[in-house]
Parts: sequence; structure tokens; C-alpha cells
Amino acid sequence: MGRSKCCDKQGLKKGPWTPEEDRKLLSCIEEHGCGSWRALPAKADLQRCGKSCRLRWINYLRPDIKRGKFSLQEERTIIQLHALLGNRWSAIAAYLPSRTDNEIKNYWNSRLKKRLTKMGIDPMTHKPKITNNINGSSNDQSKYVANLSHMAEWESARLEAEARLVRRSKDHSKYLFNSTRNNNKNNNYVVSQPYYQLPCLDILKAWQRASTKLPTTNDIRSILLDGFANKNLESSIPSTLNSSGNLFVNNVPSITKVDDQNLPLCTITCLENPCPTKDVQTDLPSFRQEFSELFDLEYIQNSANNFSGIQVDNFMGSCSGDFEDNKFNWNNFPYLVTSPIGSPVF
DNA sequence: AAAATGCACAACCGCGGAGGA
DNA sequence: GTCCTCCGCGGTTGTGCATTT
Repeated sequence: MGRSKCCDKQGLKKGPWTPEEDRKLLSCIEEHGCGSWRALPAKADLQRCGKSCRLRWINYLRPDIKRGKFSLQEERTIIQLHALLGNRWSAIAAYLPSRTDNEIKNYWNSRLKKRLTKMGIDPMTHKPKITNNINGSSNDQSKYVANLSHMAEWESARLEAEARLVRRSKDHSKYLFNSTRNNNKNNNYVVSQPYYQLPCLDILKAWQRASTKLPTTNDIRSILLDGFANKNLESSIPSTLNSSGNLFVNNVPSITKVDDQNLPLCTITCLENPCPTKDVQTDLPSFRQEFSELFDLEYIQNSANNFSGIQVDNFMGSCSGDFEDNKFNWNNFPYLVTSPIGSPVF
């Protein structure tokens, strides 16, 4: 009746694994595979239960584990998937093949959850929390609450749309976030553009704004000015591109274009942290590449496209662009798509 | 300099589903 | 159909290092 009794727990070692135990476990799995965890400790001459061996292998010893800092893209993916899947860490880990569910869970609990909370976003519902510590007039408060309410509605619609997109993408899941990996020039692994990209979350934009150690105004100016030192850029930069408040919106390193009445038209926001400040190329293709990576403009554009049938009013449209007579022309910039300052979704 | 606190990460624990006997 | 074990998952705890007080 039933299977044989599970491993005898008496005398089994617990706690941190030693290098010697790791070596035994590794060589055993290399030799026999990991078919039966229960039988493995005996084969490997380990005083551990099979469960402990399995955990050690899955969370630490597996050769395909990517260790180290989570990239911005990974953070985005985790937040997006958590909004859709909740605390189903193994399901989330399936979209980040080189990360373990334990690692993602730890990262969420130790960082992402706290930061979202700090931003006033409920990490479980992914919706803004309405609090009573708003300083300002009652009019300001009602505007604030109305804004949050609008954001919540927008977020709800967005989540529904995302769920549809995710369902649609399931057929292509083998391509999703599982693209071939390339070594970049810094020998860091980067994930190539996925077949299908989840849309941007507005909470992620807020996330960017709440991040600490954001690049300074001078960082952005130096990027642009260094990159265009020979392109006479400064003379073609709109008057808003200076150290005034227009460059930063709510402490976000953003560059804003305004119309002739000084009303905001569109904003680009640096999504990298820290914002890179070196090696901006001056030739157009390289610039496009660097600038696109720097501000993640393609991502914003893709997001806008994905959302265009949902809440198009929240986007001001796109600008296309290029150099003209060696001058950077905002009106022709190709990827610039985002919400304006003061938009309800911001 | 020492204690307190925060943080990141590894590991354990308990539960529930799947499936064999 | 029932019992039992294995496996995987999510919650939680433990530990060591770094930072702050």
C-alpha cells in the first residue's frame, strides 16, 4: 500500500550547505540526473533529505541560473506579472527563465514591494492608495483624489488589456522572454528584444520617478551636449531644455517639449538608473541606438501602440524625427511617444 | 568603537495536488 | 476509493554583512 516511507529525518543535516556537500550533489546529479530526489541523498552520500537537495539544486547550483542584480527589464517584468498573477512566483519565474522563483520572491519582498508601498501604490492590488496625509488645500486634495481615481480606472482597463494580451501571447510563449542571449560589449548578459513585449505600466513610470539616485539635470545635459558636441545641438534644443523646472517633472529626469504657448506637448523620461553618461556616439545610427537605449523610447512607443485602442487620449501622439542640417529636430524625432505633463495618468 | 538596525539571500517548514500501491 | 509518499509551491525564518545611530 502506498509508497515506501519518506526519508528518515533523524540525523539529517540542516542549515547552510558546505562546498563539499555542493560538490557531492553536483557530481551525483551529473552522473545520475535528478529523477528521484528521495533517492538522491544516498547516491550522493549526503546526510540531507531529498527536499533539501532539490532546493539547493534549483535555487543555487543549477548551471543556468543568472545571478546578480536584476535589470530594469526584469523589474518591469516582475511587476507586470505580479499585477497579473499575484504571488505565483513559479509562474512569474517561468517568464524569467534564468531566475528562480525563490530569488524573485525575495526580490519582491525585500525591494519591489517596499518601493511600491513607498510610492503610495498597494503592492497587492497595484492600485494607488488614497491616504489622508496630503498637504494642501481641500481643492488640491479633491484634485488629487480625482486623479488617483482616474489612475485606478485607467489601471484597471490596462490590466484587462494586458490579461488579454498575455492570453493571446500564450501560443507564442516559447518565444516570450526566452530569446537567445547575446553578450554585449561589457560581457554582461542581455536579453534580446522579445517576440512579444508586455506593455508598459504607468505604475512603472511612477516607479521610475520614485527611484533614488536618479541622474541629475547636468547628467542629461552632458549626455546630450557631449553627444552632439559637433552637431550644433544646443541651438536647436527647445528653450525648455535647460535647468528649469521643465527638465524635471516631479523630480523625474525628463526632457519636455512645449508648444509656442509653453504648454507641455510631450516628455521623454530616462528609464535607466543610473543614466549612462559616456560613449554617446555622434553619428546618427549610433545616436539612435544609444538614445533609444538611454530613454527606452522604443519601449514607450510599443506601449503606446499596445494601448492605443484603450485610452488613446492619454497619449499626445508621436513625434518623428531626424537630423536636419546637422541639427537635431524635435519635430522629427522618431520614437517620442509619451504622456504630457499633468496628464491624469501621470 | 560598539550597538542597533536594515538588507539580501539562503534555507526551512507546512500545505496541497498528483499519482502510485 | 483510500492511504501514503513525492514533489512543488509559497510563506516564513535564520544568518551574515553593511549601514546607521
